[in-house]
Amino acid sequence: MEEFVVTPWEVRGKINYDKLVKNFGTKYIDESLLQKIKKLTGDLHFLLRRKIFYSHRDLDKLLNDYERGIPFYLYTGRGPSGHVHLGHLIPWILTKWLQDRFNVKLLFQITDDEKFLFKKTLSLEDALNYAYDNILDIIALGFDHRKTEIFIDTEYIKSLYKIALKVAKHLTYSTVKAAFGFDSSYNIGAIFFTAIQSAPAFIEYERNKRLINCLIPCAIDQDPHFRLTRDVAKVLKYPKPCLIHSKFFPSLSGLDKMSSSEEVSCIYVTDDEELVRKKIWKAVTGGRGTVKEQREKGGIPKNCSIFMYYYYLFEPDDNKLREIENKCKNGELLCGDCKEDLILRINKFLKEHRKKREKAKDLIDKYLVRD
RNA sequence: GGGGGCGUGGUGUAGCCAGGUUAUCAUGGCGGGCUCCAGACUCGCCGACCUGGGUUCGAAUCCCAGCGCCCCCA
Repeated sequence: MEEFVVTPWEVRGKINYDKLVKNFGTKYIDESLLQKIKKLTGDLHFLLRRKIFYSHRDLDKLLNDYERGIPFYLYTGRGPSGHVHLGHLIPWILTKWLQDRFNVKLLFQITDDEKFLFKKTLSLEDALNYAYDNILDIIALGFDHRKTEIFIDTEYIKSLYKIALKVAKHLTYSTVKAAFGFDSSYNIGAIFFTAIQSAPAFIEYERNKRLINCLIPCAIDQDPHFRLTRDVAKVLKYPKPCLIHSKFFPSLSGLDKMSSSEEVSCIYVTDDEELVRKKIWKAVTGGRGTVKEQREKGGIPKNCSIFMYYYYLFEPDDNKLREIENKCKNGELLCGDCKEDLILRINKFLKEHRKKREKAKDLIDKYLVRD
């Protein structure tokens, strides 16, 4: 079997999520933890119910603290190397839900510096342009502007730099090399960068000078950064940030091909209706060779990228999702029809998103903070 | 500052030393066949020699310069 790779800069192969929990040393979000969240929020978001967010660090501790009156804030981010696709929305959707349910502040870091340093062909100017482009998508998701600060690293560096320095002083090249797999050919900006990504995890504590926890919802590939962040937190006498990790949104070109930012294997929020139709129509399914065979044996939803789209985003209702799954398995639902239905749902979603995105252009100043 | 390596389709590469048809292979993209779709399979297509000089009948290949990237030493 092909080996899989998960780092903040590369995700490929057929990912074994259990192995990640083991190798990274994180914990599963188990039933008792889910019940605890439900107790505090009143319900559970489907991304939690369905174990799409499946792993964590110290979420239990953070919730216990919360019950005892110790507040927390949310911190997540985006590396602006291109347009936003549907997969990027997963952590942000849960982040919004958490913001709403817990009524907490959110820091949203846009790492244009990172993408500039790590993407060979990306200029700093282009990264900044994508930053502003991507911010519209973030705002479109409906975060509460009174409790949300979005910042672009190159425009907010003064506020981040002192903390980043404190972090950097306690990270050696060997540590960073081991955490990220760097070799001698990496530029020195890349080596330093993780310190910048650590800063927002401590910034609220620095500002308030009183105990406040930080919760970071992110895809699990970002965990190596925050492992280092947590390590230095001890030394710097900061609270360790807590994390919840999501799985990756499946690729349309096959579930074991996770090169998710290939043009045709994902849907960009900027894709028009025809392009969505074309991409979904080309997507890999769990269907059988012929109608006859499909009717007799049924499809295999767990191998189907289309079903995964329902599962991850486009059918929040568990009963309705189960209905789709059953109809597929018993041969009642054919892939063509299933695709048509999904195309309608995606295009409906994107149409709404585009409207909100347009409106977001007038709202940027309410969210964006600069030095 | 010194020494060395490298630059070929979107990506990864072969070819370079010993210059010579239409530049290799894989992956990707596009189109067709087969499929309810897609995949698999199958047929076809698309797409590259860093730049500028020089040598030569002829340069990806040899020489010079430039640009860019990388490694080692200081």
